[in-house]
Formats: sequence, structure tokens, C-alpha cells
Amino acid sequence: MSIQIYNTATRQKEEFHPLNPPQVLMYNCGPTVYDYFHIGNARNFVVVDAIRRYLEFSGFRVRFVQNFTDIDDKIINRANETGEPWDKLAERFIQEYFVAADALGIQRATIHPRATEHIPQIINLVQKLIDAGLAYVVDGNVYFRVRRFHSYGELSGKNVDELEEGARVELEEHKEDPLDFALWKAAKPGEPWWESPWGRGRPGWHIECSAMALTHLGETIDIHSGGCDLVFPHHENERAQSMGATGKPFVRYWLHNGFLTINKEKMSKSLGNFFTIKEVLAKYPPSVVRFYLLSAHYRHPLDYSDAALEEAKSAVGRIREAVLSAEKLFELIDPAIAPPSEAEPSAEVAKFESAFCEAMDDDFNTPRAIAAIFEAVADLNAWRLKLAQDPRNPALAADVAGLINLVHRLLGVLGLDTLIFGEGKQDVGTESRLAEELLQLLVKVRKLAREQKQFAIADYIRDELATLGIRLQDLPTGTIWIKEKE
RNA sequence: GGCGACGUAGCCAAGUGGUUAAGGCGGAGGUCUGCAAAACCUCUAUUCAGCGGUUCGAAUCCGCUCGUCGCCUCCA
Repeated sequence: MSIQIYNTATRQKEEFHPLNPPQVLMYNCGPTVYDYFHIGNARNFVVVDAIRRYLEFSGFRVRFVQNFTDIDDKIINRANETGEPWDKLAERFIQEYFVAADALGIQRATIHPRATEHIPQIINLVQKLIDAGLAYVVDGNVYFRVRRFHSYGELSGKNVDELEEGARVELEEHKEDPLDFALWKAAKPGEPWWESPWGRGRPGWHIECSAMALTHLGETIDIHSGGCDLVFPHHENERAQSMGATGKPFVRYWLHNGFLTINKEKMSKSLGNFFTIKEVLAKYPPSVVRFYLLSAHYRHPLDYSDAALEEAKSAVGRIREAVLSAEKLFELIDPAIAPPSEAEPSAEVAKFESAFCEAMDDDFNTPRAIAAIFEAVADLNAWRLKLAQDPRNPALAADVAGLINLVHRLLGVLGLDTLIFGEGKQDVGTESRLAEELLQLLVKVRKLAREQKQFAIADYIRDELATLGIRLQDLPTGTIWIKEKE
């Protein structure tokens, strides 16, 4: 079964075949670092991360590049407002990107190139376009000659003449044609600049991505992704620049995620209706935020609300409860019966993995993939209850263990496993070991109380533990405890 | 004005020609329990915005209408 990807360029799902399998060359447009990124930006990063993880899970070797745009009008403006030097500001928000991205379980890219570190490559690329007659210099500015590029508008489905009629394009007297866009901007007084053959200046917005993609991935890349507002003009221009310079196909599969909306309206920095990732993570744990972002298909709009996050929280809680309860149950069972952790999944268990993969193969359908996980969770709950009643049944124990492993593995593919369950319990400090033993002791005392029908005492222990975030579950085999998260 | 997306239960969200329309959240009842919690079982869309059409058969294809949103300008 092969992976199907919806390609913006062709407006249909296509079978995914990278140019040089198993290698996949992938580029995602990263943040412009002048502020914390917002939850809508986070959607792009999380979705692309899940796609990357799934490609790797499917046997591909992904070389993944995500840039930082660290020089741009917005950064300059923000720096002027706050008085912070523009490069310090950019550096600060690059670090903030990593803080939030790490929290959300977004894996680091193979390379995180920065625009300012690629000025020579940018200049080189601009020169090539000038030499090819696709760009021209006016007063230290360099513009791309849109009408000279043969397939301009092909990606976004725009027609050059209609674009002109729209006439919303910025009018600059320097340009030969209003549609032309800047490759290199002459420095205005007080602005940062680099030396170039056309005088002091800085790169235009689109050229940096072309330069970084060409530098780190080559002339033709497999997947290029970004939010759907980047289709035009950013990606259209990027494509024109890259193909104009190399004469080669630039991107084989264009992927664009839908917007995160708020009250059904696009969340955007210019509308001011956004929540930064920092604000959201202050209210909800990363596991919940990530789950929420993957709960709709990536190309569809997703509306942000507290209710939606609360729902995600409950849903994550259901998965967590099922897995932790089952794992705790094994602690009550005769170790001789408990199967090794790498138990092979039975055919019954494997069907959930097939359903999961089938969903992900179909243009990364994460909602359907999550549904498969929930079906596995339902089975896990049912079987774990049977095991609690029949703890000496090795076949049952193997099935339960197989399901536990499966759920962990599938959550891992979505990048959720670590966020929900933590890094594992390998290094338990002496303090928490002591806490664990004290907890066991309390559970034993409560057991004695219950045996003597001293229910007031038993319930007191249970209630007090609950206020500490420890919830008890009485099973036929004994009592297990689960720590509430956060 | 041009181009495009979407409208599925109380809510979120899959499904894009064919047995009973996934899954989650919420709600109702029941089982288990000393009581809980968690879990389990049952119920919660005869119907997919509306109207026409194609077809043996449509939520699914086509047309129209209504509604919501996006891109065409910096934005993931």
C-alpha cells in the first residue's frame, strides 16, 4: 500500500514516490522570528512533524529542512518599536521557538538554516536570475520579471492578467510591472544591510527560501509544505525563482495545511485574533494541544475554543487511563505470568495497526488514525478487565501486553506517546521511590481497613490521596493507583 | 470581480457510488463496587444545508439556491 498525498499543484491526491527512495527531501516554511508563534502556526509545525514521523515509520529516510526567517520588515519594525537590536530580537525568538516546539514534541529539523546565514547564496541566486533575463535592477533594488517566467501562476491557479486586474498589488514606480516582486531590497537609512553587486541591501521575502532549499536539499525536492496562505504569493514566487534559476522542476509534492480559525475566522497576527503558543501552553498540557491539532484533517479548517481543548483533554485522559491502568495491573500479577514488554501483537491486535496505517496512507488522515487508536483502547479496556478477573491466564496477559505496546507505538508515530506518558520511568530517584513505597503502604492500610469494614478509614485514605492527585481503582486482583497529570 | 474550500447527531469529526453513516466529547439508563472511581453494556443522525437531475442504487457524481470561510496585500 502506498502513501497518497494531496498535491496543491495538481489539486488531487497522488501516489507518493520520492525521487530517490528511500530518501525524502522535505522543506517546511518556518517562522519569521519577531514574536512567539501562535497556535495557528503551531498547527503547521505539528502537522508537518507528524507527517515526517509517519514517513520515517513507513521506511523513508527524511532529510527535513525548516528555515528561520530572521531578517524581514516585521522584525525591523518590531525592533524599532521596542528598541531591541533586530538581530538580538530574532535570536531571542529563535530560542523561544525551540522552547515551545520542544514542548509540543516537534522534532528538530535535520537543519534549521537562517536567512542571514545565506546571504552569499541569495546574492548568487539573484545574479543568476538577472543573467537569465528574469530579473532587473532599479536603483539598488532587484525585481523578478513575472511575465517572463513561463509558468507563473501554475501552482496557485492564478492567471497573470487577472492578477493585474485585481490591482491590489502594491504600486512601486520602480517596477516594470506591478506584478513583479522584490528579490533584493535597497537599504533605507537605519536598516540592516549587506553588500551586494547592486549596492547595500537585504533579501526580499521569497528568495531566502529558494536559496536555502537549493543549498540544503538541491534543485528538486520531494515535499514542500506550509500554511495555505503561502500558496500565493510566497510559494508561487519561490517556485518561479527556483525554476527560473535552475531550469529544473523545483517541488514534486506541494502540501498546504488549512487554517486554524477562531469563531470560524482565520487566526492571524494582522487581525489580532490570535493566541500565542505560550498562552495556550499555560492553560493546557502539550499532549492535549497536540492531540487537538491532530484531531482534524490537516487540510480542513480547525476552530479554536476552550471547549475544543477541554474535549481534547478528556479524550487524551481516556487513552492515558486505559494504558496506565493496564500497566499497573501487571504490577499486581505474578511476574512469571507477565509477558515480556516486547510481546508480539496477535492478529487481533495487528488489525488496529493496519487501520491506522491505512488512514495515514490516505493523505495523512490523522482523525481516522486516532479513531483506530481509540478502537484499540476500547479493546484494551475490555481485555484488561478480563485479565483482572483471570490474572493467571498467560494468553490473556500476552494480548493485553500486545495492545499496550501497540497503543504506545501508534501514539509515538503521531508524536503523542512521550507527551502523554513522559520519558518512561527508568531513573526514579530515591525520593520518588520512597514516595512509592509509602503509597503502597497506604494502599495496604486501606485494604486492612476495608477487610474489617472500617469504611470510614478506607474512604478517608482514598479521599485524601485524591486531593494529592492520586486516584485509586479497586480491581478484582487488588488496588492500583494512577497519578493525575499536571 | 476572479479563483478556491466547506456545510454530516447537542458539540467536535471521519466517510466521496452499494450490507447496520467511523471515532471522540457530552447526555440518559444499566452492570461491577461496601460506597466510589475507572471500565463495560444499551440508548442518543431512517439521515448527511435546500431543491432538482444522472443512476438499478448517492451523504458521496452533476446543476442551481442558500449559508460560512479563505486566497487574490504581510500572514502557517
